[in-house]
Amino acid sequence: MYSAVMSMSTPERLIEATRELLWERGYVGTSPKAVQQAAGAGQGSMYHHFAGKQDLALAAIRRSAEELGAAAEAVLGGGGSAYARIEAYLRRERDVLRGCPVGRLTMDPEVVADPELRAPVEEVLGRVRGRIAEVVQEGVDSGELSGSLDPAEIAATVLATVQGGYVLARATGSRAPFDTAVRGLLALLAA
Amino acid sequence: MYSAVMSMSTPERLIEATRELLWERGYVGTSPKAVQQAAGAGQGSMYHHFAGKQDLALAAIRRSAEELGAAAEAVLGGGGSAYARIEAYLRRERDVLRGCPVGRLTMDPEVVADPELRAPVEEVLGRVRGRIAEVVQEGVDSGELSGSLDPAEIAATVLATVQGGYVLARATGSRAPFDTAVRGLLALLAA
DNA sequence: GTCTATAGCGCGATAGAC
DNA sequence: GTCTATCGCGCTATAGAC
Repeated sequence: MYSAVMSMSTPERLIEATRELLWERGYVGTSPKAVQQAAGAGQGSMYHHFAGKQDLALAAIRRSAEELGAAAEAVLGGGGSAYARIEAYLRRERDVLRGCPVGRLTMDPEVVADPELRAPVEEVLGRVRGRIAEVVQEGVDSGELSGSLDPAEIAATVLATVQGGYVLARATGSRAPFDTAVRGLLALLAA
Repeated sequence: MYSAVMSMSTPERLIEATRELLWERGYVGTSPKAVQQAAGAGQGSMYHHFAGKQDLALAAIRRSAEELGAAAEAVLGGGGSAYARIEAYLRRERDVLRGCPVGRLTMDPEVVADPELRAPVEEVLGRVRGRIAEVVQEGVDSGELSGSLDPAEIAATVLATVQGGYVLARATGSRAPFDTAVRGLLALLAA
């Protein structure tokens, strides 16, 4: 990881450093200076490649959203029954105590207030939600899941459980509540 | 509301202003100066009543946690069946697009890193979770809810759905996904 | 209890040398 | 493409007058 960072171009290192800091501290809590230090880049270098904090954050957010979408698609588009794919999505490896690198940004007033910054967040969460709904629909069609379920509703519940699981985990300093919430949801889906 | 603020003591106005700003902008994004302006108090006045930003935030967070616990207890300890009380909790009036004044703080690195600031957050979310579990247990005991459900798990799922619902709503700028997630969860519980 | 003054530092950004 | 210097401002806090 360190050697990988070393071999990156300056813009790449700036984007990766911004992603880390945005994840950890949010937009309001992330300063250009901190980004430069983490990336090992100078002031002038940063402002040469990016117009400013907002521009750099935009590149970082877009990449994190892309990565999240790909990770979700990898499990939701994988093999197995509908239930198995939803379970795989819920149980996929996550750095639970760090929170969701994308969902976290919704608590940032300056991200939500800026249409450009909010767009990738809204887009990817909407896309994942739609993708989960498709899988639920498949499960309903095949009789694997109850026909009384509304796929769009269940998809929102699944995504909300994950996003809320992060909150509960961070509140306690342990990932346990996340896993507990996931087990509860899976039990409800299996019934 | 305005006249209510006007008639408050200076410490009261400072705490209330801090609660609003913490809710809106988080701990990192809230400055003593902004608090003073919102409270109509001077610099010296604030530092006379409170030791600093952390001390003031502590008072504000404790009050918000207390208020959240009371609001939850009001519906969960009310009348009706177990399902009805959980539904009442899920559907209780919320300023969805503003997010949860308590849950929001878990995304703040300085709150999570400070045991004193995190304690009220952890305590109240744990208490509400326990209270929901009790209600689920009652539902299981009375046969109203499936006996295969683990009350602690379902409680975590219920709370996570609410906390995650805020995230989805803020991502889209609409409360609709929150309500959709809640409907999905209620459908699963009713099945 | 509240005020003003001041501190030392970091913010986000620009300018211009190299 | 990267550097250092500088800007104007806000941060969190302290000091001491009133």
